[in-house]
Amino acid sequence: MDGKRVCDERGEIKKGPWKAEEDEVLINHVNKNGPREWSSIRSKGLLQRTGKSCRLRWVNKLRPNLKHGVKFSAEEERTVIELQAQIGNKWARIATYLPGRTDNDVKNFWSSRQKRLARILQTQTPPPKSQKNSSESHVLHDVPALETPKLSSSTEEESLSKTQSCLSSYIDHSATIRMVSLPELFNPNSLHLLQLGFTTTEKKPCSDSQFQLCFPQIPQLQSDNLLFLESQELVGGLRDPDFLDVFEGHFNRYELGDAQIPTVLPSFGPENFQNGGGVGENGNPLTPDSFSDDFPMDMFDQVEPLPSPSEW
DNA sequence: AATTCTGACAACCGCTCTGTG
DNA sequence: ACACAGAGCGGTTGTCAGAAT
Repeated sequence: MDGKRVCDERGEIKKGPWKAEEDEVLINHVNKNGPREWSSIRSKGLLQRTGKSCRLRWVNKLRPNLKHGVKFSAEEERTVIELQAQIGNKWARIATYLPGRTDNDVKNFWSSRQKRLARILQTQTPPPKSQKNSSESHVLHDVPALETPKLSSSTEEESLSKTQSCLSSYIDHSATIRMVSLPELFNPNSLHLLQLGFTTTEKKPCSDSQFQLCFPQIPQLQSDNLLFLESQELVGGLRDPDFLDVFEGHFNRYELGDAQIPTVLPSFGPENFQNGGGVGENGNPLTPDSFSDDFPMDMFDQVEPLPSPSEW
């Protein structure tokens, strides 16, 4: 493909995929001038590309030490998930914590992930509300079984399995807590809620100084992070009596019996993985990294509480 | 084998931010 | 204080290869 061509008052602007020759010109420019003066590339007649396009090409593709064709590792995924929960869709910022990754990489990763999750959840279409009595408690074993969800990969299958152990874990810790349902967490139209706290973060993102407080260390899971949930409008959703709809398939599938979903999620820190939360194949307690693939893992990711407004 | 679906990636667009005169 | 240009960012769309049907 030769790329689309668009005219402006100064001549043609080339768009579309870059050719090797163009890359070479761009690299030469950067070698001479550094990664700046992008507009001069065109004004000097070196390339028929906008400065913007040149910069993007350099940043996303030609810059040294980029990880091309390397899938995100579990650790990178975890980092993205946690940072996204902390600071929202600040891809460029998040990318600075992932050597060799660009903001575009992170953004694409997140977007793919969201699409995948949405698709998984869409297979969990809840039964019409009329089929159940919304006033009664959502005791899981009473819920009619749904079709086994169609999974697009064995990885997702594994993830759901991991979710089951995950859920079992905190269910064990919450026997006396009032039952709520969780459909919003799995509603494809409310995917932001999967990110437990994103919305608030986005409404009031950390300032630079706060960011420095939060990072560069990736926050560790903390038991009191659940308070964060309480601060969200999400809580409204959690208290919605229809909350379990989409969960039902999973619970039935994994025979969670009388389990109830707590209003307040218990700690998911390492200690809980040891105490009934599951132990990895090697005998080590399961950590968030053990849940590296796909959505179930971050469903319960703990996020560092944002500073209270008074601390801002 | 053909078609459809999906994920990964590349690139563009519009907007905002920042520096400069 | 203001206008302007360049740089940067985030959202979105298009393309393509591989997997699934």
